[in-house]
Amino acid sequence: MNSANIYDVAREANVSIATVSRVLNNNPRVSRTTRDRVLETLHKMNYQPSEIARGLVAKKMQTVGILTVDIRSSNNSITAYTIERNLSMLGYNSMLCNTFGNEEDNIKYVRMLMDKGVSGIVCIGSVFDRTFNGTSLLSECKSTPIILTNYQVEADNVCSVLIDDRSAIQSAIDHLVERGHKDIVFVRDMGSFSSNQKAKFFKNYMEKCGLPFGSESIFVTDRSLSGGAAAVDGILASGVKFSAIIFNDDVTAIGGMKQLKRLGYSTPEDVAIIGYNNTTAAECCTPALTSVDNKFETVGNIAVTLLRDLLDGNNTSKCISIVPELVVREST
Amino acid sequence: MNSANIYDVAREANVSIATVSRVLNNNPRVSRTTRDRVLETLHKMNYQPSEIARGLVAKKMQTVGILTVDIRSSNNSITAYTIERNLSMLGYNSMLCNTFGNEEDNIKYVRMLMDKGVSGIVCIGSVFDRTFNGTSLLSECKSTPIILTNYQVEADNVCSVLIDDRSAIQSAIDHLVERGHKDIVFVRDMGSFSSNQKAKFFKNYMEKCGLPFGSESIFVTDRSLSGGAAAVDGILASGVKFSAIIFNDDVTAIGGMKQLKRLGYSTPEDVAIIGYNNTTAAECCTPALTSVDNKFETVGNIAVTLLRDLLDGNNTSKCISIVPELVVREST
DNA sequence: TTGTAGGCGTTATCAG
DNA sequence: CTGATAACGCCTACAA
Repeated sequence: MNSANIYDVAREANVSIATVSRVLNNNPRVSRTTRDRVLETLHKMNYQPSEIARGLVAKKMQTVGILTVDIRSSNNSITAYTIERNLSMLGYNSMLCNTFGNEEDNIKYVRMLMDKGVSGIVCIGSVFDRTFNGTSLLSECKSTPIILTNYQVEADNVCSVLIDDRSAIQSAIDHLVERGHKDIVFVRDMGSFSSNQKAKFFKNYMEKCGLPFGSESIFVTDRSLSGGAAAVDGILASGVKFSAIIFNDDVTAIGGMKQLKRLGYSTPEDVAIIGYNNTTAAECCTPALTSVDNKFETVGNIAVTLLRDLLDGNNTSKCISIVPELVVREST
Repeated sequence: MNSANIYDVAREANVSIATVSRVLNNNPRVSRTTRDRVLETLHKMNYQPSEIARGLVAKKMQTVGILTVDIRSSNNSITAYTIERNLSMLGYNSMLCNTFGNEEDNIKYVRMLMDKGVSGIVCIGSVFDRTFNGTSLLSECKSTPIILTNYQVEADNVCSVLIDDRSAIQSAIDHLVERGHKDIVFVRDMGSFSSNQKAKFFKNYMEKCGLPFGSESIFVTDRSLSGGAAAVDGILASGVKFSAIIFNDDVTAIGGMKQLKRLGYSTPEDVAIIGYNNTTAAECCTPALTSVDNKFETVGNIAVTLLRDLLDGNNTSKCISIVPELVVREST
């Protein structure tokens, strides 16, 4: 667009590039009249500084990498949206990276980001689940600020914003108990870090409350409508006694609910259902789904706050925890 | 991470930086032995070239801007995902920008992107709907490749990938006619370019088919569950005869369907419903929603193909059209 | 085949 | 207060 550089402006305004640079950077050591003249020239020529050249000097650019497994899942897109909007107001652009969840891509992306001189990196969701050994990422960027959501790592340049899954699971169980349930089953998906966590918390709290818990109280399935249906089939086949199911994901929950209906069970009368993430789908299904709201906007906002502190060199909490909220609808 | 620069490598390998640069850029004018030695040093020192410095020389970086109103809507996140994945394989990083749909932010973002030397810009969805006067964006980037989806502009550096809304509307109407309907109403939202288009195509095709069409055949409402419900209320209040409704959006359609059910109408027996965008919600609601699949993966893939052609200076089609597909489920 | 030197557009350190 | 000038890390004629 703009081919005018600082030399052109300097020539036009009859000053040196140093003076132009000072004006650009609000350096007070410029006389009033000179400043005004330069400012006018700047405006007249529609000058825009090259962020690339600035980056070369600063050894980094006003950009931040956003790493996420898949922006198509609404959890991630909500968080990414919030982060991007906040960062853009601070003058940063966000580089979106869909890592696809494999270590190879993680490394590739982190390398690309570092080469391009990002000022920081935010990881949304469990980007590094199983593969992150705590060094692969950090070795690439010893001193680049990193914000992790849903994960934790010990390092000076790393902060975390965690979602309190324990609290979420507890309020889900509490809510069901209030509704008179005690035979509760948890349906999780394979492999993800947070799914592991939730399963653990589920077991602990069920036992703590003196509710029945056995090896068949937790089922594993895919995150999908068909996964939910399969889970319900599995639960029924197992013969375990149950009157409520907590799913790790809304769509899976809806799949389960639909399958129950197909088999003649009604929700919430015969089986109560709780989903997770409070997505649009939870409001769209019938009956509308009670679901755990993970407050992703809050996660995004806090992530940017932490990142800014790290960038500014401020002292900052290494870890902030967010308490999810159970949104009660018709399925419980 | 890596502080080794091309000078360090040159020193270590006992060559000049020019030679190192040649090796890095696969310039054949380097002897076999020298190349090997440099390569080894490169590897040993774990050297990564600074993309910023490269950018300063090239006057642009290996980045592409992705402009979209809001990445949280699944249309956009699917398209953005596809584009990002494709571009990353070509060595480009994607800068995500949520424009929020207002001209001010559009300009701000385009300026930021240009300042940072993006190689191209992709606009997802109707980013420039009403506000884009055809110059505001282009004036900022006369020679930067731009890909528009769902919009068209005459300029050498601009290509479009359009979704054939006419065809989509026609297949929706055809499908309903096949099912025995003739009193069909269209529910649109305010303001968006594509919503305008669809309304126009709806009118045209209804008239062409000799189906009843009047001023009350098109209703305007918000894109939301409550918007859908309000639309249904409005339609009923208007007294217009109808047995089928086409909505411009899945969630709105579901809101309408739920409202109909509340009022004692059943779908598809009393009123058939068609949604738009074939989102997850369409599969989750009951009855599952017949919906127009806009093939956003295809849109993303083609966008990148066009962009690459533009970047490489190849001749390329100025405009490619995608034909959506009606996915029939239980609501019709 | 290899090296030298200038340039990309800024910022920042010195002198004046 | 202002102006040369040297970085920043890389690419690329032009020389050798």
